[in-house]
Amino acid sequence: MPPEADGSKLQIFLVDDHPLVREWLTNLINTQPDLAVCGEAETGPEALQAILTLKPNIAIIDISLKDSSGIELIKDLKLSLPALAILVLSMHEESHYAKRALRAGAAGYIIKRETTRKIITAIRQVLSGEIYLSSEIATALATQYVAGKNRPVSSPIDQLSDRELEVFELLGQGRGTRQIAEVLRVSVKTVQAYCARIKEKLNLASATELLREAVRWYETTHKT
Amino acid sequence: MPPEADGSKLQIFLVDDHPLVREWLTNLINTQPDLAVCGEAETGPEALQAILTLKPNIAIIDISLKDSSGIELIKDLKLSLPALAILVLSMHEESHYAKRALRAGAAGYIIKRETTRKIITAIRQVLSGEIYLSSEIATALATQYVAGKNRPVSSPIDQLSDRELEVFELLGQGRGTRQIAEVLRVSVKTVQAYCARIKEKLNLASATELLREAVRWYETTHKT
DNA sequence: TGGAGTGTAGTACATTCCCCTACAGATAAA
DNA sequence: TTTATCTGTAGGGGAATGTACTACACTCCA
Repeated sequence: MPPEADGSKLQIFLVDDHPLVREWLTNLINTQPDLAVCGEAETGPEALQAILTLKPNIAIIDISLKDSSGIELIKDLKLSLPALAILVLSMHEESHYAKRALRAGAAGYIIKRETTRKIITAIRQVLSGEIYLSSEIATALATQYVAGKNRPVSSPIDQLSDRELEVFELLGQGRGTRQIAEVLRVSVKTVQAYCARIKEKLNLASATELLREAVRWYETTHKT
Repeated sequence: MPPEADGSKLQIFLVDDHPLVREWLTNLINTQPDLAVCGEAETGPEALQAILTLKPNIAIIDISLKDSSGIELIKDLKLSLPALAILVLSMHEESHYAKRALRAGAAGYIIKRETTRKIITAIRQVLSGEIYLSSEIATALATQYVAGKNRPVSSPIDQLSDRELEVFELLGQGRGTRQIAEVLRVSVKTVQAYCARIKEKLNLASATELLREAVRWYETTHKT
C-alpha cells in the first residue's frame, strides 16, 4: 500500500512543462477533500528524482515534454517503482500515443481537451487500480483490436519502436541529426542507426524522403 | 470605445478547445480586480457569434482549434470588429505561427508554456493598445525584420526567384540535391547555392529546416 | 535456448552542407 | 549613365550527415 504522508490525503505528483497546466491541475486537485498535490516537475530527470524521494500515490504525466520524452520517464519510473500509478495527460488524440503509453506502464490516458470532471474521474479510477481511457481513445483501440484479427497494419508508423518514433517526430519538427542526438542524449551514430531502421520500415530510399514523410506525418498529427 | 458592461471591469472572451486551459485562465483572470471573463467558446464559429454579441474588450484565442483555424477566426473578427484587441495563446514556439497570427490582426502572441505572470502582463499590454510577444518570438521576428529590409512582403515565398522556387518545390517533393541538379541540368554546386539563398531569404537556419518548410509549402499548395 | 526486435554505438567511405568567392548578364536606382 | 543589386551559374575546402555493415547487451517470445 502506498504511503499517505500528509494527513490522510492521497499524494499526487505532476509532470508537465506548461506552468499553466500545472497550476490549473493543482487548483483542481486541491478542491478535492481527499487529494493533494505533493510536488511538480518540468522535465523527465527532475521528475524522476523527485518522485523517487516523495513516493506519491500517483503521477500525472504529460507525454510531450520539452526535451525528454514522457514515455521514457514512464519506463524509468516503472523500473524503480512498479506499484506507482501513472496517468498520462496528453494533447494527442491519436491512439498510437495511448498505445505506447500503456505499453510503457501507464494505467490511464486522458486528453487535455477532456472536461475537468472526467479528469478527476480518471485520477480516482487509476488510483483505485483500474485502467482509465478517454472514450474516443478507448473506442479507437477497440476497433483496432477488432479489426486487428488479421490486421493489415493501419499505419506503418505503428511499426516503429518508441525510440524510432521519437526520432521521427523530432525530424518532423525540423531538427537535425546532431540536435536530436543532444535532445535524446545519445550518440549521433545512434540517431543515424534509428534513421536507417525507420527508412527500412517505412520503405524510404533516402534521408530526404525520410524527412519529407516525417514532416508530413508531423503536420497531419499536430494539425493547426 | 469598447463597452464595460459589468461594473467597470474589462471584459475578456476566451477561445480554446481545452476546458483545462479555459478554466485555468478564468481562474487566473478573475483574481485580477479589474478583469473579468465574459464568455468562452470552443470553436471558431461559436466564438465569432458570441463575440459579436458580447463585444468584449479583448479576445484570447488559441490558434490551434480542433476543426477550424484560429487564424481564420482572427481574420473574421478583424473584419467585423477592427478595434477588438486579440491575444493569441499558442503552444507553438516557432515564429511563423506568430507571424501568421500578427498578419491576421492579432496584437499579441504568447506561448502556453509561459508563466502566469507573463500572461497577465500580455493581457494588460494588449488591452492598452500595445503589442506583446514572448521574448523568444520577439527576437526571432526582430532578426527576420532586420534581414528583411523595408519590403512589406505578403509571403516570403514571393521573394524567391524562379530558379529558387523550382528548387524549393523539388525539395518539397522529397528530391535530394543530386536529383535536383539532374532535373535542372545544372551543377550540384549550383543547387547548393540556390538552397543557400533560399535559406537566407526565408531566414532558415539549416538544411533540415529548409526541407521542412519546403514540404509544408508543397503540401499546402499542391493539395486539397 | 535460441531467434527476433530494440537500444546503443563504432568504422569507413560517399555525399551533402556550409561559408566564401567569382563572374556575367539583367534590371533597378541614383 | 554609372552604380548597385539580383540572378543564374559554379568552384574550394572543411565540417557534418548519409549509407552500409558490424557489434553487443538485453528483453521477450516461442
